[in-house]
Amino acid sequence: MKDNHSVANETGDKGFHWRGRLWLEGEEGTFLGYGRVVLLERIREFGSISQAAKSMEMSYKHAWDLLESMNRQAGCRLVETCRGGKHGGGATLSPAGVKAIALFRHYHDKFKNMLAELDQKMGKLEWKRPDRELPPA
Amino acid sequence: MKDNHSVANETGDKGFHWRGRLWLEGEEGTFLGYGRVVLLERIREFGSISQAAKSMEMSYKHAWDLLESMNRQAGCRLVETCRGGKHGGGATLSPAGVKAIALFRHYHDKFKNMLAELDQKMGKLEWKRPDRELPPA
DNA sequence: CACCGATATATTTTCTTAAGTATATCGGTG
DNA sequence: CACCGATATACTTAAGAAAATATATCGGTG
Repeated sequence: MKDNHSVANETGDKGFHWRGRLWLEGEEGTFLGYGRVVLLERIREFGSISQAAKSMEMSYKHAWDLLESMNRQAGCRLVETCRGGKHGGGATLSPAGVKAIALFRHYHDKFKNMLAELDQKMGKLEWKRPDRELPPA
Repeated sequence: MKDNHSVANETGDKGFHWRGRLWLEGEEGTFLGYGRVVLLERIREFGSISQAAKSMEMSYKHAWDLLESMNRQAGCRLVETCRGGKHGGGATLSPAGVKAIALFRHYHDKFKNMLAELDQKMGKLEWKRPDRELPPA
């Protein structure tokens, strides 16, 4: 199973466990999701969209499309880019981009904690085959 | 945007809102998710896999694949089927199927409540463009 | 015993989405 | 002023998932 940006609770046992996914939704669908925010974080780390995309094994085009979607919905640029120059160009986060990361991470952390609660409530393995729920009369 | 089985909080305003998705994961990926459980509920309602699939605008094959996946992971049948007979055949939930619905719905309700808390914490629209975060010196 | 409506299963087609490829552009630097 | 590495954008290709199609099977019923 590929990384689908879900949040898991690693309990170690072989049973089932709850997973979940969280995103902030706007007019055109997802505004901020896990993958988008990691992309922003990688851009902050590398100072480059192409390097960030490569580090996530994502095509530049896909990364650029995601950034466009975020910019449109935010109403401002989350990433400032420049072409040419010293290293051929580059990208840095705008204040809005920094804020977007902080916002999502804040709620995503809460989300992870909530999922952990779910797993605690369920215990190790709530699922058991009810083989003979009704004993034969 | 098509139904992606996510849970939303309808706040009425035009801003962003948190959405999420919850599923119970097993060895081969999803064991119980929203769509799968609705499928079980529809089978209980109609007494037929094909009718249930049609009511969800889902192909019979897709429904059948989902049921197979659930049966495999559960280690028992969630749906009892019969071919031929009075109405050509039919399907009913096994005790395990009934239990699966109850299990998922129980935690899914908790999940919905948790997402509502997230939205409450965020308020109407936490996202604002930090146009001039740093005033010009 | 042919018919019906459903399960069961394989095969093919379509659709969507992501990846891949190509190219133009920018602007410091040697 | 050619080169480089990055942004920016269009176009083509490939992969994966879902749908559509086809067919075999079952067993009670008229």
